[in-house]
Amino acid sequence: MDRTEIEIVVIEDESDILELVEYHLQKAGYCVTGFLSTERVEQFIEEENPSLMIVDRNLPGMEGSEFVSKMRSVGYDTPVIFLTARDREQDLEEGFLRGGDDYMTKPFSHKELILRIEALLRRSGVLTAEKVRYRDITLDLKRHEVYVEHRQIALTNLEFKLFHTFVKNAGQPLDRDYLREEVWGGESTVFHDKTINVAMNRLKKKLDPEGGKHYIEPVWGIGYKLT
Amino acid sequence: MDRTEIEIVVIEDESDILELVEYHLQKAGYCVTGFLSTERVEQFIEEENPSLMIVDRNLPGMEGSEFVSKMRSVGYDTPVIFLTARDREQDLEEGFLRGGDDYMTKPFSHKELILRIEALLRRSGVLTAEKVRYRDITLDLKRHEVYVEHRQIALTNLEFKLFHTFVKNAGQPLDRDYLREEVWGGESTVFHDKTINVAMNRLKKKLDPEGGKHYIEPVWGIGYKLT
DNA sequence: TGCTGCTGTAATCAAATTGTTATCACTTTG
DNA sequence: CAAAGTGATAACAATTTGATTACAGCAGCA
Repeated sequence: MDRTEIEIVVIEDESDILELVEYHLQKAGYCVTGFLSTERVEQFIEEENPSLMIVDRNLPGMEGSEFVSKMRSVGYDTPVIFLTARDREQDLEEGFLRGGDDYMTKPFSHKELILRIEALLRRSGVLTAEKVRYRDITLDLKRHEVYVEHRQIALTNLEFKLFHTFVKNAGQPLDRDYLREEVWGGESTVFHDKTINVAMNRLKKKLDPEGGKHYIEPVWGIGYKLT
Repeated sequence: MDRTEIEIVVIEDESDILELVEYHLQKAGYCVTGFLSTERVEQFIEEENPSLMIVDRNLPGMEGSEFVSKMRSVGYDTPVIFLTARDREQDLEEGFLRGGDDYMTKPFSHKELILRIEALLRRSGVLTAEKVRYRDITLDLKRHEVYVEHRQIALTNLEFKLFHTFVKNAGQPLDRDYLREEVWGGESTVFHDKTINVAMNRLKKKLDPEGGKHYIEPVWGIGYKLT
């Protein structure tokens, strides 16, 4: 993954610390935007949709965690790492309860900050794993290969995309409109009612020729779901 | 949110620490399974699909991070929090690079552990499930599943929508016109007087086959209500 | 060009859901 | 208590939806 496309916001009122953090993140390859207060940040988030935010707890005007809480309440789910000089358990609890994902106490190691950033980006889906496993099925996204019980099986491109969407939304019923949009793409002119049924049928038979595994089940009147 | 359905695995070779962690997590409401080594864990993961794992770095047989790395390489994406007695930056780096999501150094505050667990569960989408409950019934709106006394029961699409409207308006008598509009939709040409009665009958029987619960009661001359 | 494999379409079959009808039971009311 | 109105229940039929199969068009390729 090219990190220069990943936008990180840093909010920190001590300008020397801000510069230092910016420097280290830029050196790690990220695209960084720093703020000295929470002013204008909301506007920036709306426009740029950053992948992660690093927020000092002790900010002029508005407490960092208060800002995050407000942000969460209007629907932004951007991952947040809090920075703080304080180390009281009380503060830590407040930070997490208000929607923080991680918490670091100053002075901190920049290496550790980078590591925690990467872990959080991975978890929030910005950096993607190259293999995904579901029950006894393994999807190798890089190589475009599928293994059932460690035996490779051949899926067509369409079937692979289809199954991948199911794995990404395991347990959730996916309706036909969603699948059409997600797998076939919005433009796809050709389309008949039962096309998806047929595609699903083919996929299910390839994954489980004997028919005892029931990886994918129909949800009557909706679509299908990965059990 | 009901945490009793959330399965957490703890791998820790010092049995007193393991017990302590198990105790605190159980007290917080989670369903916990402890292991003294990584043996058998892989099998457990495949079968139970836990929501999170807490892994000691220093385990007999196999290093904790090595185990996680192996797990990741075959496609398991379960969130992991590492525990360690060591505090060398080297170890921390290794833990994150091998796929850990968070890292805590012993001795640690149990409160902080719980907070970090919750943050990670939130971020990995476990706590965001949209659930509605009423008495001992749980509606999982995302998964389109219904549980009565923690046992899943099968409702049809119509029954699900029907029951959902009742839960949304718990205690309030809903008349037949409202239900027709809300559940069947305004256009529905086909309609007979007693259709709703029959649908309600079928719903009630599925929710409460024995007939002792009286979730839904008729309101004479009006419609029905959730008691 | 002819072969091969992928994918959409159509037709048929099977199954689940839902509406209708008839009958019975219960509540309300005079 | 009787009568009317309303809800419950069971059986049946219609409708909707999913599975399966066969076929045809098409792209890629030797």
